[in-house]
Amino acid sequence: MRIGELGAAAGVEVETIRYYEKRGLLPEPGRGANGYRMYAQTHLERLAFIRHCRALDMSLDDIGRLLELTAHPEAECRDVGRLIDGQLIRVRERLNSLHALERQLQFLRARCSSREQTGNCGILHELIAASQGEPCVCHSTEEKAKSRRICGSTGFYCKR
Amino acid sequence: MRIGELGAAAGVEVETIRYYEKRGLLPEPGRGANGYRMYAQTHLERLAFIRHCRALDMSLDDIGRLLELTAHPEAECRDVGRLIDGQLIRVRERLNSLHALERQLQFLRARCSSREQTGNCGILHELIAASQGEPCVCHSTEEKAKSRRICGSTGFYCKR
DNA sequence: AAAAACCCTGTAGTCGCTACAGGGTCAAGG
DNA sequence: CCTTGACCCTGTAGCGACTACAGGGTTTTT
Repeated sequence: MRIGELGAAAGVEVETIRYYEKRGLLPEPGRGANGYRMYAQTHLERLAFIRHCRALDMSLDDIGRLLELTAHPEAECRDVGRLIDGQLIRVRERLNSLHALERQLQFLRARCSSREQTGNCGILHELIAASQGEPCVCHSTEEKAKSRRICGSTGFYCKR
Repeated sequence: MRIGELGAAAGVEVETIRYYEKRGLLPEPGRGANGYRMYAQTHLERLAFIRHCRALDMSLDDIGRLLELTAHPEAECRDVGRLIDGQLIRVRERLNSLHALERQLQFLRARCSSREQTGNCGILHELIAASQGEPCVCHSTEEKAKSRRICGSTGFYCKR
């Protein structure tokens, strides 16, 4: 089948399929006389595998590692387990930080009465006071110290 | 103070500071005769404000909107509240999806006994079976349908 | 004086996609 | 047969929030 059919079968964009091939996750398919990619059922299964792992929020690098392990039956199951464990740890860490963040935002949200102008806005007061070194309601001292090491919005794939 | 001092005072990389300036979040500072940026206390406060909002996982665009509101005391407090509300919604949505993901990974993790080789690995069996169209333990039918619309790892800043 | 640290602008890269640009191929309809 | 629209190709660029150079100038430390 052609790339559009593969994409439709797996619910994946054509560009994403080409991206995975470029990344080495999907093997290069054969080509027709017109240069079009011709995919087999095995490609669909590989793509489904990848998408399944992506649904588990695994990085493409980790998925590549899993695929390597699949290709080597003598490798230990524990290596697979390690990848899943790593992912679980990351998920839990992110859950913790998001729970804290939710609490912080709720505190902050409670400061706004909706009827005032920003000159009297409790939220902005809090944010501005915090930027001037005063304690703020949305961060405890410990959490405030931690927030100095912002990791950005990417969560799982923090570079450091 | 120079950019390195500002960065040290706020716990921010020099490149990030320049990035914020390029993004228009930080006002351009004056320059010395040598072309070096010379920052005032107000810059430090603005930077702290930005970092505080980043700690609340707000996007730079939203932070820019907040700064605009700060600059216009006649604007309504409810506009600020709206930004925080939007952020709260995003945090909660992300929490929900991560909880589901944690459950899925736990199910999957339970399949690995650690002593086997990947040829008999329960995790891989699950992932491979799922890629071949069989039901899997880590996704209920409903969740599996949803996972076809993978949003990627960026969570908050999903384009669609 | 030399070396190290700091600064500058501009560019490129990370992650996982997504969206073109420019051009070729195929199938359906007039 | 011709036209049109859908599909395909490769290559490049962009998103968000940074981070890391490259190449060169300035300041501080040894």
